Amino acid sequence: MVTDEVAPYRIGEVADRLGVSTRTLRYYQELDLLDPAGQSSGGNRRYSEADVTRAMRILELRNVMGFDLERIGEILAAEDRLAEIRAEAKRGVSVRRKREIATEAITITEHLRAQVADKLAVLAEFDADLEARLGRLHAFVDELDGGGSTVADDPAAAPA
Amino acid sequence: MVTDEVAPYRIGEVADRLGVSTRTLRYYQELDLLDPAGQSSGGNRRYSEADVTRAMRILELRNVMGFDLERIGEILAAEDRLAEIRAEAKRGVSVRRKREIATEAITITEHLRAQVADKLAVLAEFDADLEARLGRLHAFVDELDGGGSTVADDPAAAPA
DNA sequence: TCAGAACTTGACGCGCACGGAAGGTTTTTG
DNA sequence: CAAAAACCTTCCGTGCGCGTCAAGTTCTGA
Repeated sequence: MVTDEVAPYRIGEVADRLGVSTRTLRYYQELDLLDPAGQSSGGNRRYSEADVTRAMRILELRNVMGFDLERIGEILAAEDRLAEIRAEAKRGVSVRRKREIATEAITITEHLRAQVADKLAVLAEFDADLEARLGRLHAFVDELDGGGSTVADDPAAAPA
Repeated sequence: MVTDEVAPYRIGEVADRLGVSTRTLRYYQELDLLDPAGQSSGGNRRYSEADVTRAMRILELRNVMGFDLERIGEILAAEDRLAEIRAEAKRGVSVRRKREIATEAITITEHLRAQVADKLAVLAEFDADLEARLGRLHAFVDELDGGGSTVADDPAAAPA
């Protein structure tokens, strides 16, 4: 299946674009996270644009959410099943089955979103803390510059 | 140095409180990230409230920001130097030196905050994406419930 | 006081997410 | 039509962040 038309990218190009190694892309394939859409007549991997998007998705889940590759696989698998029933909507898939899968996708997505919300909250708090720290630090250096002998200090918070 | 008064917590208590193993706490000590404030007469570790706070800080930087322990060490080290000059502010530390260290702390903190801002932005985008997905999914199941034979579908986005 | 729970210092082991070399094939390029 | 660059599979190696004994010591509670 020489699918060069729809899968134009070589593994090295994709790796460069995403800032990862070719080894990483092959590893993701081993774990069934990313199966290149095609291959050359000689057997070289050929990635489609959708593959690249999927790889970016994987890296985002890894870098931003800090998930391990197994969890990422679960998330992607749910989305894949959803996409499947969409593609096969025309054919005989019972409405009951569709609803089951869609409901499963909703559950997983909501769960995921809750985790994102958690992370957002913690990060916002962290950011506020850093901002406060910076305020104190700037006040400290202002103090040093202005009141030469005025020993009124209060840089980063005390013990706690 | 039996510092039980100011360092009342045993390693097991701290570990339980933070949801980590005692091994983890000892490991952080190996890496000079967390040195318990005191010890019992027999040599057992005794952690102060400040130690616990510091441990929580480490875990936050690990879990939320995904930093490795070396980077966390750098961040904490900068804050420690800052705290030192604050403690020794009364004694002879040149204003120039103070300003140097405070400026270094500002640089590091600002850098850290920029990374937090980055993460916040990416997470917000991710959240919006998930929200949109959920909207489509709900519309999909509504479609299934309502229009029994109405095959108008459009669940999760198409190819990309 | 004394059993048993909690702690100590070593040291080796392990899972994850790749890194990297070997030895060969495919693809590109001058 | 080479020669070089990129790719292939296979396999063992590695670094981080601990997990897990082992063998002894310290601490707590009855």
